[in-house]
Amino acid sequence: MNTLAYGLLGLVARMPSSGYDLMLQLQPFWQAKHSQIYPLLAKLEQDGYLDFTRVQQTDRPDKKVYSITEKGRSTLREWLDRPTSDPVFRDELSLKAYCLWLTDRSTARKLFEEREARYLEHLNMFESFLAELEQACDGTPEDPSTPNFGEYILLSRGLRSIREELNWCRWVIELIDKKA
Amino acid sequence: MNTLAYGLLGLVARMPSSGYDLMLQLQPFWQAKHSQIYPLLAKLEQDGYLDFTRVQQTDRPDKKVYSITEKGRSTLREWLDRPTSDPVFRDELSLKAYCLWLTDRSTARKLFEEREARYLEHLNMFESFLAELEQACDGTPEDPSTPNFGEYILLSRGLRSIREELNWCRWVIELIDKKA
DNA sequence: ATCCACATGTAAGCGGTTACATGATTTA
DNA sequence: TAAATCATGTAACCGCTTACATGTGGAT
Repeated sequence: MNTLAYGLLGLVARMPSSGYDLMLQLQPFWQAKHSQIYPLLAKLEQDGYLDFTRVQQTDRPDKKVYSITEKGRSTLREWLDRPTSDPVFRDELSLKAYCLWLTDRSTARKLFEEREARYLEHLNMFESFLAELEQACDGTPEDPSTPNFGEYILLSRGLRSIREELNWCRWVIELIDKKA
Repeated sequence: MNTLAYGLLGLVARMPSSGYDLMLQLQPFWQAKHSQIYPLLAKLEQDGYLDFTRVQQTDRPDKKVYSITEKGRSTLREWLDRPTSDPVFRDELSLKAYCLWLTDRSTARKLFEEREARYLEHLNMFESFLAELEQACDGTPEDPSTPNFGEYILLSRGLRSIREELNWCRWVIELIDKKA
């Protein structure tokens, strides 16, 4: 049982889903490819944490829809009480920042302009996710006993983070320009 | 040449350092253990990106001090011009957030209180790093053509990020309390 | 006497990415 | 007819972590 396994159990506990669906739901908060998810789901099913039923679709390929078992649900609850690992953050841009003095201003500037553009895309994505969520539950889901609360605070965190990163990029670009 | 390799070259380019020293310098921005760094430094030396000299110390064990070669420096400059990978962020707390509805308020609350405490430690660390840097160069190093600039903007980013994460934790705790 | 910081290495195993593989249906 | 989305899988490889291994010198 690694962290991704708990993550998958947690998503399935909210709503039975296919592997493909879980991959999409997980992407914004935990980057994992289908090649990692499918074998892990199979293992979780074999070990009795998940069930699945094969669902036939006419317009699309058939899919395996997983549901959580009682064993899975109690495993999740125990996990919540155990110590939480520190987050891992790795950004190539950080390492490049150390080398800015080796290059010219335009190269340096480009690094942060490109990152700014990337963050703007993410910002739009998260904002529409949040709008969707607020529409889905008539207002803001501020009740911690509902499944939507988790999604709500995570989207809020994502937005805060992206906005601050955008501010940082713009601040750096200004500094680069100031001395030009 | 993976990302960590460029990171090591970048640090050595600023100042010749030992593997142990590089590990410490790198920690705040790229988590890497000595078991990964030492073999990589040896490989970079074999491939001609780095040189090293054995430095004898009386009060401490001897060390290998690495310096960058011309080949290493030009490799770094080329790297700066190539596309930058997206950052990777993985936090077990995000996955636990999805499961808050499965547990009681006190368990939920504890998750964010513990994280808040962790961020406060980081905040102190980054603040003292920044104070050190400002002392080392008489004021704020806002000139992008100096090696200190990179460190300055990275520390600034770290502080922004930690402060925003702290705000988020407190906001979540308030929400949890509000409905209690 | 014990623990911590400094200092460098190797080996095993896990987690994650990239690539290989297949195939249906819809949209441009 | 080419590309994109949906859908599921395997295999090889790389990057990172954990554990094993060794040794010095200073502080408590």
